Amino acid sequence: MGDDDDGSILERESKDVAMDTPQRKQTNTPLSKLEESPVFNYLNNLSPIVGVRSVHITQTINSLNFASLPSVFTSPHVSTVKDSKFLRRHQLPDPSKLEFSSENVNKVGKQQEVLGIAEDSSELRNFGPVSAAAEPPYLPNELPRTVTYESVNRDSDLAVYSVMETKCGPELTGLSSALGPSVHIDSRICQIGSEINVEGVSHFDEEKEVSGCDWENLLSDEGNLSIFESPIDSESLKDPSQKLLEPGMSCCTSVLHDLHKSIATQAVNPCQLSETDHLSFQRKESNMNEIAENGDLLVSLSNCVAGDTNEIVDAELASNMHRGLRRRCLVFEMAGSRRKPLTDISNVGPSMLSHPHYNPKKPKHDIPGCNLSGIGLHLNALASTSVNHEVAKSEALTTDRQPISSSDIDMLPAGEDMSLVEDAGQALEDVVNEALDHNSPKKKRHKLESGEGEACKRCKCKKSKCLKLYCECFAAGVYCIEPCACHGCFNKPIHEDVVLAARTQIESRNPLAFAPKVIRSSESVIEIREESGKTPASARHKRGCNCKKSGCTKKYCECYQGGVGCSVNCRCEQCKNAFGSKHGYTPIGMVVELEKDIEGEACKSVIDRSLHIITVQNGAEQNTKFALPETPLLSDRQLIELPLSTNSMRPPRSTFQAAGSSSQEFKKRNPSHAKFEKNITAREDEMSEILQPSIGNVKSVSPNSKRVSPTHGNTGFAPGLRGSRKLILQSIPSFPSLTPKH
DNA sequence: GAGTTTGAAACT
DNA sequence: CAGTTTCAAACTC
Repeated sequence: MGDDDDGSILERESKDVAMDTPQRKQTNTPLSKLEESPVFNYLNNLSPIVGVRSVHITQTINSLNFASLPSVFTSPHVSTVKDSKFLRRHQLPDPSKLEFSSENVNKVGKQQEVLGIAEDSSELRNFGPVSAAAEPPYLPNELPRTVTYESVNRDSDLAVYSVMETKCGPELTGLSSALGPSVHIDSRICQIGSEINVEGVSHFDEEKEVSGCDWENLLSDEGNLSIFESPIDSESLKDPSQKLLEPGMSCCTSVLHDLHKSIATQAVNPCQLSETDHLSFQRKESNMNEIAENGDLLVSLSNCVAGDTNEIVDAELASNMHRGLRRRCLVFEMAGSRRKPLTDISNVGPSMLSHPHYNPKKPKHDIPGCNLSGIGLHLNALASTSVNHEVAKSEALTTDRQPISSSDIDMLPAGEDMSLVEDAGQALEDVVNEALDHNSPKKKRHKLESGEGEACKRCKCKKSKCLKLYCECFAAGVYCIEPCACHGCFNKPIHEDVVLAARTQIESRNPLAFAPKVIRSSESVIEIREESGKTPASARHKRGCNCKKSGCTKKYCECYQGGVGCSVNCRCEQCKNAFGSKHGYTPIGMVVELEKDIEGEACKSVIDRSLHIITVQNGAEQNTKFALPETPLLSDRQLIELPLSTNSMRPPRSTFQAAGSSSQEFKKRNPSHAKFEKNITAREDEMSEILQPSIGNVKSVSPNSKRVSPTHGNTGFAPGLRGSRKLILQSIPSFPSLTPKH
């Protein structure tokens, strides 16, 4: 704890000093003279710690103070996955795990990942706010996040790292990064780690003026990033042949060599270094053994890490919408929860233009760190420029693609066939990509080729002012951005109040108007497995479609568009939904197809988890880890906030979950309530509606009473699952204190 | 790119 | 709450 305190103090000082760093960078021009002053030189020499603490505070306030969504749109992109990876990553040097992992060298990676789950949860509980807060906010090229995480973790080793880094500079960040997560088979984890690594090294590069590698290219190249800390890459340090590396990765290898050199020359706590180093190499070796033994895994790794271009593009395409959300929701986050400090930033365009690294004529990947996952402060502005393919690639890997598989692998019991998992995860991913017509690679590719290919959704509203659900951007909970072709658009940060009002109005009509339209649940897969023939859909549209002419075979159909089959909730005619007809039992059921291909518990768990973490909102795929089954209502933003909510801070909307299954009785007891409470009960109604597929016998009541589906008996869910669901529901009211009472 | 079709959203 | 209108995306040419 002493170390922690020291580290905290140091870090705090550094934070306080460096709090201005982002702003300084954004407004570099006017401050250029100041930057020349000795003070700024000193500040620049400090490890540039971002004002995470303030973010933390605002997040906390945000979560606690608002019964409803505090900002017009909140960000779905605070990646818990990433955060957890971060956290886990820095847990790696923990000696307690050294023993464990050394027991079985060949399975250390998996075991660690299994450990990581528990670590993640505990860490998220303990440090959720910080971890969430630390994710996106500030300039991408800065190191502070690393410092923050290290100091946040109570791990004494990490505290030491933190202190050391503060003193010695970012090289140690690179060290910690290099030594830690490299053990992970999962390239995505590695990639996340490599962010820090690259950041740190990049910083080092800047400060020491060590050239020899094109860092910007490095940052822009997903594969390089991924490989940077991948076991393969790490191994490449020992094996110059680099058989496993693609040509483009040589740069990273050299970078790693440099890094190791710098590490070697660094005055580092010998015990710690030797210990972690030993472990690191041990793990690398074990990973190499695994890789050598498993060609499939290698292939998967190659695909994930280095980039099967098509796959990456697919992932990118599948995540287009999501990226749009992330990109633009950030602005709302700023406008909302961090309104004050980020006001300039919310006007992202100009601020981004003033970004020292930003050059609109340059490809986006030339902005250092702009493609680093979770660094989205200026992405809104970026979105307004032509989206670089590689950036999309990057984001796809870092945010959408990676979390899925990493979580899959993370949660995989030790000993399961990794290649199988990789394949299953990939298969599912592909299925989802294909299924979500919104994200259809073909389509998006076509769009990309045709020039329309912006990574994000762009509306073309003309009359709605982008303040109605007609507007896809608005409906998706994101601001419109420059590439939108809308006229008279009010869906912009500067009109936040208007947007908020419009949103409030819409939500008053339909409290879950902005909730995911398609709910995917893990039960659906199990359901298919255990009661095949009952119902085909792996997911359901919240309300169902109403197609008359399209036969649910075109994207006019929201079910089809969401990649789900029609259900009894649908009032469509002549349904021929390729994902599952309203009338048919498992006519196609792509999940069923997937099931045919993939056998075994490992795959089952993978599918379950994967479906579990996929939520589709307005066609936007949200990949989230720890998407708790009891909170299917959680929109993307709340899913993001889950780590926060595990503590005492609940996402605002969880207020409406508090009533759980008793909401109907509550409504009966309180028939005439204030509007706000109506709102609540309406949310509960929709909650029930959404939960219906999972609960089975819950009567579906549409919030607007427009669409009421009949009460159906057992919709095919395994009784045991229903039971578990009920248990979860019963646990929901454990947060009644946040429910407004009048 | 313009025009048409479609179904959700909004309105009455 | 059913019917109608409005709207913008999806689609077609």
